[in-house]
Amino acid sequence: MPELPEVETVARGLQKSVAGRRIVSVRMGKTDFIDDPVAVEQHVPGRQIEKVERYGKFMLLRLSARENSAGSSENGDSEAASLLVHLGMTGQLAPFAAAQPSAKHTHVWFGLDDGRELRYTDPRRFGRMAYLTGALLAEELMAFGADPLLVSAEEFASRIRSRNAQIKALLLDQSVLRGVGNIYADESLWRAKIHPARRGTELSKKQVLALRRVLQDVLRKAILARGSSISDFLDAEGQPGEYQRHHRAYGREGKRCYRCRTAIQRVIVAGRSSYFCPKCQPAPHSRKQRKRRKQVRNG
DNA sequence: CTCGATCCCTGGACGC
DNA sequence: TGCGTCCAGGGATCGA
Repeated sequence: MPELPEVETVARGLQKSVAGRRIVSVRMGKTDFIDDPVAVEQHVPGRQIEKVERYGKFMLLRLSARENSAGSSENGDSEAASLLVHLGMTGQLAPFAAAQPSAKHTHVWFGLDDGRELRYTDPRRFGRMAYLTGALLAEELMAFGADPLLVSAEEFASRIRSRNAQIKALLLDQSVLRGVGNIYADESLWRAKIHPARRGTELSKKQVLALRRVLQDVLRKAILARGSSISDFLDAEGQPGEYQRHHRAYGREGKRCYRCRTAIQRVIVAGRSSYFCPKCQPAPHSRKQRKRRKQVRNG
């Protein structure tokens, strides 16, 4: 499940292995995950991959302007462009020797000027690929929230505490924070001792700042471990990550909490499996309970 | 604004 | 061994 650390790992790998190469050809199989496959076929060949970076859970392949292209001033080919790639659940983007047989479910082959092929493989096709330039690209990127590794304490607190939604939903919402998915949401909530169903508005400033701190710590450590591999994830060198060994909550239903030995529970919050420790991460009070407490307080 | 439901898709787990 | 069934999940979309 590629989230921020996994995508960062792939982007860094591709930056090393394919940045500077020119794409000379494009071949496609199934294209239902590509915004405009014809645009990719028509405008990508001839461009150099200048840089590979991460934006939330997207990879951004920054492409040079096209050289010596007839009519390039009219069709935008004299401008820089970007290929936006989302790995979805099972996407992989990695270079191979052209002679090597393609893995099953390979859907896009970018021929490179050194003879290799950059291949996109995705069994479930939950990923996304889009060719974008200028204003369209800017508009696309604008819709996303703050990068969790760069966001200031003030901005993080305001983005979370101004919303009444469940904290798990807020962490997963890419327009609030870009890059956090189910694994790192649960891992950071466990570390911050916050129940996934708590509301953004009910969290104290202190709790929210602690959440930001542990979220950043988890993400940084996961990047150092080259991400988490649960079932599918492989980086651009075909290697699995190691961070799954450090998970404290995610996937640990029925196993003991590392802090208090209580059995980790799984519940559905915001439509997603959510793993948490019922003792360390106390559930929010129901409406009924709040009312009862109020009555007791008022005698 | 917030939530749940539904759909997309395939492989893997499980039951018989 | 080979079915059928269910589930996983990021994100878009729609309706309540």
